[in-house]
Amino acid sequence: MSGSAAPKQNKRVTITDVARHAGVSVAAVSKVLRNAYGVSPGMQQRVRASIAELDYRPQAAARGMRGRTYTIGVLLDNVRNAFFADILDGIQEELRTSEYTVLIGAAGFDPDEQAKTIRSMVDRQMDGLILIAPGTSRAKVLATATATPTVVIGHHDGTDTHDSVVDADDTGAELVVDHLVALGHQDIALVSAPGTKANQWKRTPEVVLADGYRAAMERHGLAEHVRVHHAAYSDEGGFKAGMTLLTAERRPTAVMTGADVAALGIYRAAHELGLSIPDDLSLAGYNNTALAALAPVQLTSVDQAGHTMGSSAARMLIERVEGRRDRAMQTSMTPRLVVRGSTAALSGS
Amino acid sequence: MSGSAAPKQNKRVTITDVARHAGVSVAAVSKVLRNAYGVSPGMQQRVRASIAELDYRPQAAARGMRGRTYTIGVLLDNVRNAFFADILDGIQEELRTSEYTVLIGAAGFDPDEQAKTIRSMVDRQMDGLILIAPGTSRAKVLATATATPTVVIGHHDGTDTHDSVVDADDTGAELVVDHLVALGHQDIALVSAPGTKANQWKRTPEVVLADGYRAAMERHGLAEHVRVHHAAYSDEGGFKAGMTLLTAERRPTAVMTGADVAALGIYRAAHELGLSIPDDLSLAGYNNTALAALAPVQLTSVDQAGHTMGSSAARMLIERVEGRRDRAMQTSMTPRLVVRGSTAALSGS
DNA sequence: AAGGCTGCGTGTAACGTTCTCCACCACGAA
DNA sequence: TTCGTGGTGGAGAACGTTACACGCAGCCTT
Repeated sequence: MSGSAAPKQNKRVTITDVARHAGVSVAAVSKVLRNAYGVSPGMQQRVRASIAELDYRPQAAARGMRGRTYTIGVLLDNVRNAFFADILDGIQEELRTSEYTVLIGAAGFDPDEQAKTIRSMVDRQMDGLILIAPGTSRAKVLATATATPTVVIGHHDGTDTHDSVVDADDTGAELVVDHLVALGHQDIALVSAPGTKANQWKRTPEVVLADGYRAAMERHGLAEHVRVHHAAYSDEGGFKAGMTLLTAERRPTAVMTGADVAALGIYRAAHELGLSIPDDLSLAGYNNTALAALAPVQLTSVDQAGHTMGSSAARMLIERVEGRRDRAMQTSMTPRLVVRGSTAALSGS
Repeated sequence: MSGSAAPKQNKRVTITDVARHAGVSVAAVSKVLRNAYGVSPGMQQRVRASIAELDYRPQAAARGMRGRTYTIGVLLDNVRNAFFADILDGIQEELRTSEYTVLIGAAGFDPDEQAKTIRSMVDRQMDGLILIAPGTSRAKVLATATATPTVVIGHHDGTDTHDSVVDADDTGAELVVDHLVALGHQDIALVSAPGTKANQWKRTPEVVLADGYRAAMERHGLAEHVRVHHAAYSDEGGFKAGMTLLTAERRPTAVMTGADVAALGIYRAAHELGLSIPDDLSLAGYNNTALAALAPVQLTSVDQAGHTMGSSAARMLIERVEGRRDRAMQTSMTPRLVVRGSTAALSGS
């Protein structure tokens, strides 16, 4: 009556239960679990059978005390950014068939909040971290990266402490400038994110983008037309930038931005000022998010291959976590221009 | 030379180090950490000082073995859904000042994948779970909810096993129908998500929405105009639905959808068919996401107060986690209509 | 003054894994 | 026979934290 093996208590099945059920030692089960060396095929089979029968799943907290937790943390500032969703998809897909679980921390834009989230992930013994354009100070990121394998996406600052995945944002800017120049534009303004404060990152995507823009403009002999306006990457930020630029004495004939969402704010500003796109103003976004492709929008944009960036980051991270690589590496993606209806040839005059 | 207290090893600071530094027992430190009963103010102060000085942070994995892990898991299918972002913001804000960390699992639409993610969260000993419109079978959700405090957002199916937060989707549908009828429309079609398969949820948001739509139509004596078209909540799904509906023999004068993104697909279909919005077709979305407010879009939609839903869910969950409530509860939000340019009075004829 | 509270601090056994040794066995070579 | 030797399985000590149980004051009641 009481000898039944039925685990009807609401306690979880543990490795001990599996060992007892299979008639082997706990150590043996552990070995099978981690497919470690020194396990005979027979043992394998017996243990796996018991695991399946008891529906056993290892408890990550306990594993974390001695070994891995099989958890990868992804830090991002804002779930609303559709480009990040592409990256996430890439990460997930790469890791889907593995035994790792991806958990996302959405920390917001506040550097302190982000730092707190990173700490939380480290405290939870995560095996590796993917930080998407972190706003946390570079020093803090380097500090955590020495203890936990880390991949930084976005920032171009090189280091031998963590891996990096970046987009060639300078090339992206050039693509847009070349496209606009080919359409006859000369007065081309850039709207990009405000220079980040004192967080020590020197080569953020915005900075690299602006550099590429300047270089391209100079190459076309348009150095005196260079105009960089800083604005938050949001509808409101774009709107304000648009109102300023489009009511300026010398109104640009084309505006490129570092993010699609900001371009839509500019779109709104243009609309409000009675300017039509693309007749009175050519407008280009960045990231080629779903926004850009929407029917009523049709925004020319630059595709960053977020999916590929994500899967690369995940692959690189796992290499480090599993110790298959011991040196830092950096991957760079080539952007691609996607022309839609928001850019057009400069009308005479 | 070796007596220095400097923890220069790359080992983490543990509770033992803190205890030694403060000259108290490990148990005392633990009590302070959990602000448990039986600690004098002097002890508090000493321990806190040591914690600060050593920059000690408890290791969640170890905590998880005996007590809480101070982690809340949020399951969602798709980060791209802007409505979910609102919910997330609400959750984060509610928990920001607490000691809990929110980790998100983006599992995709596959029920199996979602189930796997839920299991992962349970394996990681998370203290509580918030499931946003889970596609996993009801039985599985109920099973995990018996062991881990859980809040389900979206599904109206009542239960005493987990808490629920829902929007009064039927009311939302009524708001839209009333609005459209007031504008003179009679032939109003609904585009909503396909009935979920055999996952046992009876009162999903789509079902409740459709019921509300039917009830409102009947109330207005428009029963014979009821038309429910099923389509995936995506641009493509909306587009296909739009092509079907708008080329049908009896073309509706107004279409309402269960998601903004689907409405935009219909927008594209209308555009392609040479129909103008709102002159030839009134169009209403749902969720009042950022998409709806975009300048070129101006979509009439229904606001679900996602932020409030998120914060409510978080508050309810913490009550359960901390044992301050032992009975299930259900919270219902009242939706609000947001009229924009995509709906207009029916032109004569 | 004895007894009983109450408040505070500590010792220590768990918790479920991993991983380093160590023991055992069978087999082949000397 | 004796001695490696390579392949398998197991014992048991961690890992960092919680929480139970206990001990010891000091104080209030009678």
